[in-house]
Amino acid sequence: MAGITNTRGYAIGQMSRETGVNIETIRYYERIGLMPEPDRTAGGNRQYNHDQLKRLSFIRHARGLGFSLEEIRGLFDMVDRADFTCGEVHDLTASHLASVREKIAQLHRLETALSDMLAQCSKGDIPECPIIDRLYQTA
Amino acid sequence: MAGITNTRGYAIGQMSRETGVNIETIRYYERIGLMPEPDRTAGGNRQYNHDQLKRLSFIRHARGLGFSLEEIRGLFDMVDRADFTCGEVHDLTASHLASVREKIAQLHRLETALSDMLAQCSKGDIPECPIIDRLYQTA
DNA sequence: ATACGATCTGTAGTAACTACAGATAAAAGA
DNA sequence: TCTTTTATCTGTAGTTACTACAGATCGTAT
Repeated sequence: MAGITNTRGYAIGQMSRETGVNIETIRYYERIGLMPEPDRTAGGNRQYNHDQLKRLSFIRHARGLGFSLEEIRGLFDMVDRADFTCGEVHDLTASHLASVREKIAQLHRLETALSDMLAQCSKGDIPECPIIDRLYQTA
Repeated sequence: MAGITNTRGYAIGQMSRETGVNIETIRYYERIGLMPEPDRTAGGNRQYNHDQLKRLSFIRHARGLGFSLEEIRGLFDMVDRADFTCGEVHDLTASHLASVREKIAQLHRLETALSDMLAQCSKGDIPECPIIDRLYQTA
């Protein structure tokens, strides 16, 4: 379970460079309890180990896939308790996928509405515009 | 330009019902200067006129199309100064449409990645999961 | 007159960060 | 060793677009 700990560990800047996660964001994750409190140097600087690097990568990938921090917390809870099943993870992922699809559908409707509006627009040099008129419609 | 002002005007609750905008949100729009300060009754309650109702509808529709409050502010600035051209409005709308399309493209990539992951998942009853493994990948 | 709902102000919370300021720590160069 | 530069530190406040109170007052129906 334990990774091989680097003799020196990683400073926060290294963590940032390795994962692409902003330094301020790493500290933020710690503040909200998504990342553990790392060791400190004598002077008080953070020193991370390899496990913590992996954990941060995990967060980064999951965020990249649009998982919310709460969803990620849920994933970690399962993994940390080590009593998760693949089925549980599947379900969480599937419901996330469903919400992504819903968002796509909504944006498609938006896209249609906007391009319809653009099509009606003369692009002219006059202070009269079907787009503005449409937005002002009370109905 | 001026709408026909109702003798009594609209209370904030009526504005909310007519436009579907939450009461707290209407006050918020006023606070940030997107809605003007309305008249008040002797007791201090807000009294809106028809122009203000139309303005709120405008905001509501534009929000529904995904325009940000700053974009809406820009639209109002143009209209309020009455020196906008249809071309300007067209451009703002077109750039908004472009960002909507970008968001759609990004979500499509997300969708693909998520459904690929799901396809690899056994859905099994075991604490071992390709989804988790994938997320932990450092590379 | 009284009850009740509507509205009032002001503040704080939400998600997920980002951006400082002002003070130390650590590493590199002379 | 001393100095300079770079990296981190803490803590707070800002971002977007709202939403959710608390505790007080207004308006209206009976």
